[in-house]
Amino acid sequence: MNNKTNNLDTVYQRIWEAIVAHKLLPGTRLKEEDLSETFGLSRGFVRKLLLQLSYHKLVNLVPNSGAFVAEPSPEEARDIFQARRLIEAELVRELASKCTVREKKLLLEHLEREHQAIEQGDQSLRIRLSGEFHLLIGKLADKPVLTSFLHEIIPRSSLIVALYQGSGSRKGRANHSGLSCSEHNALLDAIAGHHVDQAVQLMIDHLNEIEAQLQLEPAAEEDVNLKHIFAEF
Amino acid sequence: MNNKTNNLDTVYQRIWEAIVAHKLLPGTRLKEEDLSETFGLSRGFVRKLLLQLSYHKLVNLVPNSGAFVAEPSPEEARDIFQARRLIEAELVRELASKCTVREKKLLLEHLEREHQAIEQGDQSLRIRLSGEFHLLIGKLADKPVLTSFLHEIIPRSSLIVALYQGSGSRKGRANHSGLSCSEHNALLDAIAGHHVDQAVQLMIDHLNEIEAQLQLEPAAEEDVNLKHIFAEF
DNA sequence: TGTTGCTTTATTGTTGACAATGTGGCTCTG
DNA sequence: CAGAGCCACATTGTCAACAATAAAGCAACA
Repeated sequence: MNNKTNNLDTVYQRIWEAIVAHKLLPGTRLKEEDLSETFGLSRGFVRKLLLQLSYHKLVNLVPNSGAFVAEPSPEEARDIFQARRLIEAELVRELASKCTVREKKLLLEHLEREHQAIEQGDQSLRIRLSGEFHLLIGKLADKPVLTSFLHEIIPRSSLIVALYQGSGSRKGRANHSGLSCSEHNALLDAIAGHHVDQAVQLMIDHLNEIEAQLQLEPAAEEDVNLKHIFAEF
Repeated sequence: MNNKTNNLDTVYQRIWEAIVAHKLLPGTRLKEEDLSETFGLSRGFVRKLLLQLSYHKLVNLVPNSGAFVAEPSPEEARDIFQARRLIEAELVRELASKCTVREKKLLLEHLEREHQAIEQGDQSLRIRLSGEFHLLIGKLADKPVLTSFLHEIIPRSSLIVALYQGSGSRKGRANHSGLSCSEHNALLDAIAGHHVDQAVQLMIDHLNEIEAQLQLEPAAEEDVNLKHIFAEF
């Protein structure tokens, strides 16, 4: 029970990272008391926390039953990426048409951190930073409503990427990290250069690229647990 | 303390209607105990309620101070309408390209109810139904993410419309009601007729029309209370 | 052996009492 | 009389015990 509400955000982020890093597999039950003991928070706080996580669709809150790590379906994944394309294209359009030197610098600094994360091989950090790059664009575009929407789906997006990037690491991972980052670079150039249409297109391509990397099979609708068991190997 | 969670939604809606109908003016403080007594709910439930309202930006939750009915600024209003245009254009595009007879019927039935509300002069109901028409389009378009975004901003939109439609009823209100409804009609025709581009354009025009009706002055940044006092007369 | 119903147990949901905090009024002083 | 500091009250925030519910285990029966 340290510094209250601040701590709440910290714990939120720790749980989020655990989910994205697949330390907490989808479907895992999150018991209130366990979390309470683990993080030294009262059950009341844990409750708030779970509520927030469920708002962001990272956990599934089943009444009288418990909280479970969400398992977004391929359909949800596609839906989310469609929404992202729509929203982020608009945000990039805004930002590209009015990007200042100061804003460019902020984006550059962020990219630098992304680059470091990749070099250090910190996959979890990389995913988070990659998401935050998009959020930064929203913030700088100064469109509070659209940006708040982004805040709602980007964590979900990260979960999806973690889920469907496939445990089969056949040529995927490392390449993808670099690819994503270099796409961010190109995006930054277009934005800073006020090449509006090009920036928009790059953003759309970038999101398409991420989605295309995912292994979104038609989703065998059968026993979901089986799928997870097989996914272990 | 009747039927628990169901009641929560009911109360939520009652408060929402009170806000939109200007029975609760922006800035009004909502005391937990008052609400608790008024609706026969425990303070815990009231707390949840206020949390939900604050998520939808209908009330402002100030820590250790209280909950206040939100007063969206003209900037927020514009931002929200921009977001609506972006999202609803997309939803209409989706729906118009795949609208079935059954879906057309649902929309028609809704319009009928809107029409009745206007005839009965029930302004509060009319605003709610008008919002719900847009939500229905989202639902039928079968785009969960974008539709959930709509759910978040349409109540806010309604508050804004109520706030800025101006107390001066000079030729506005009644006309506007009918106008909005007839625009909904035209929209429905285009959607049901699968005239995709036309439907999209009608939606954008419609939203522009609503925004244009608002009296969004540059917002005298001075003492906000004064503005409200003057608005009383 | 498999299934149904019951009992126990583990977990979530709710409430009321208590603690923390902010606000307004009062007094005292310059 | 104006202003600062203090005190009391009103209100929100937190917690811990209790109630309600669902899951798990068990036993009896087919």
